[in-house]
Amino acid sequence: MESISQTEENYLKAIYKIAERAEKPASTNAIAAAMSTSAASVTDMIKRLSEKDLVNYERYRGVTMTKTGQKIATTLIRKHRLWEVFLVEKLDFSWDEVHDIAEQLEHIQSRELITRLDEYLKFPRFDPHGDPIPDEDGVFTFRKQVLLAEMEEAEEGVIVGVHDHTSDFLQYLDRMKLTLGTEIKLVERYAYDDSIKMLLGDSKEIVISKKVSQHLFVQKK
Amino acid sequence: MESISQTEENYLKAIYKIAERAEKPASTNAIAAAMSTSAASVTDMIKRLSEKDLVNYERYRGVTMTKTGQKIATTLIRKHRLWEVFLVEKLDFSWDEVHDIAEQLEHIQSRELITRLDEYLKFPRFDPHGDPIPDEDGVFTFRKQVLLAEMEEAEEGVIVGVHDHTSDFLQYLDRMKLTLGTEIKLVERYAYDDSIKMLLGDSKEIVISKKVSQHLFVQKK
DNA sequence: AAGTATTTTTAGGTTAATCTAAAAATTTAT
DNA sequence: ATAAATTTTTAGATTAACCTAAAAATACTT
Repeated sequence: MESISQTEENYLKAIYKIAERAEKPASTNAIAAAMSTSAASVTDMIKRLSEKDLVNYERYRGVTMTKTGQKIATTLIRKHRLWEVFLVEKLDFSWDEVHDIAEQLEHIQSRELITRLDEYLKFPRFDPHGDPIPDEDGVFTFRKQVLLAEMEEAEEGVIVGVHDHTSDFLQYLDRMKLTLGTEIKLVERYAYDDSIKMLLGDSKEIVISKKVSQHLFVQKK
Repeated sequence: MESISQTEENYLKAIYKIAERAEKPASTNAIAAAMSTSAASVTDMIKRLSEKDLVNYERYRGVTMTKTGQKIATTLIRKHRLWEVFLVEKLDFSWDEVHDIAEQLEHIQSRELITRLDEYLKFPRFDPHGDPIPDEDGVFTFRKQVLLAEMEEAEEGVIVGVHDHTSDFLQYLDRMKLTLGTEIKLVERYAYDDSIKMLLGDSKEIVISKKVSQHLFVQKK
């Protein structure tokens, strides 16, 4: 069994997120940006990962992931999100504080640990930000969701996720009581700036900006 | 704030354990043995730690710890032992399975995490092996305890700790029902091989070898 | 106190992961 | 389609953490 460093793991996760999202090879520059490093370092690392058959690499052509690489990446995402649930549910952290700690915890090596943690948390399917937690085989639960910005007037739904994980945004949502699980109804959209007036629960009315509406996922009723 | 690597942390912990136990400088060879590495590598590392004022070093004289180094070492021990409690109490691991995982978890960097974990676990003072958990200032709870081997016939006490952390020993104790908290009474010591007959609780009688008796800590009644 | 054994350090080298600067390949624009 | 701009790779260095082998210092023995 080949050993794999924490740095290599982080590259794999970054490549997975880029390549999977775009459904095409991840470019050297995109990886460099994601890892806050130089393109030269990325080329170096890609060669090493390719040696180990964790990615497919053709020079100047970008990188895709092998089955093995994908497995490692989804396991990392699984571990990260399970730990986030633990931190929020058990240790009472708020959703804007857990990312950096989970970023470290995801590298702890122990199959058994994750199995037991999952069980202890009662097999959660989504993390505190509403992102799906892949199962042991790397399969994500799919949920039919839209951006609040894409909804029509009078439509109703439940807030189920965020598309911006910065603490600024998350803290804003807390202050506005726009937490996950909140039922909403779109009252009116103002064409001038695409801001939206909506009903929270069945009493409170608030207005949010276009930007906010583009960062909230809603499951329609 | 100087950054400190995981490797450096492990050296500090090893040096702390050696120097503290012996109450004199840790020798290069002793550190090399503890870290399963060469004496040359230890000399290298010691110089680096000394540069950062984490240890006091005089060549050919061995190493002692500075206040800063001690703080780091006791914090590591605190984190290790708190995580062990978590693994056993919450995730239902047995006491012989937790060491390697805690060895990784102790390097997670977050003050807040440890504060909250401690609270979540209800501020335990001892880990699953009976070892004391230092407080935030690095102070260990002291407990008056003796080795079972040092007890006299007819004396009574409670098993409170182990002096051998190998899984072989811990599993043996499980099988013999010699777990922490068990009340015992020394019935007879056989001079021939220093094996001991003792009473477990108030019904079961068992005989243990000298070796076992030298690895069990007892708090006398 | 001299000689032997042990411990510790130095010297010199390796590997992973990084960097900057320059060269090469590819893409975009005229 | 050629030039200009961009992206990617190579070249060459650096640093942390390790190694082996040889030299130096200290400790043990008689």
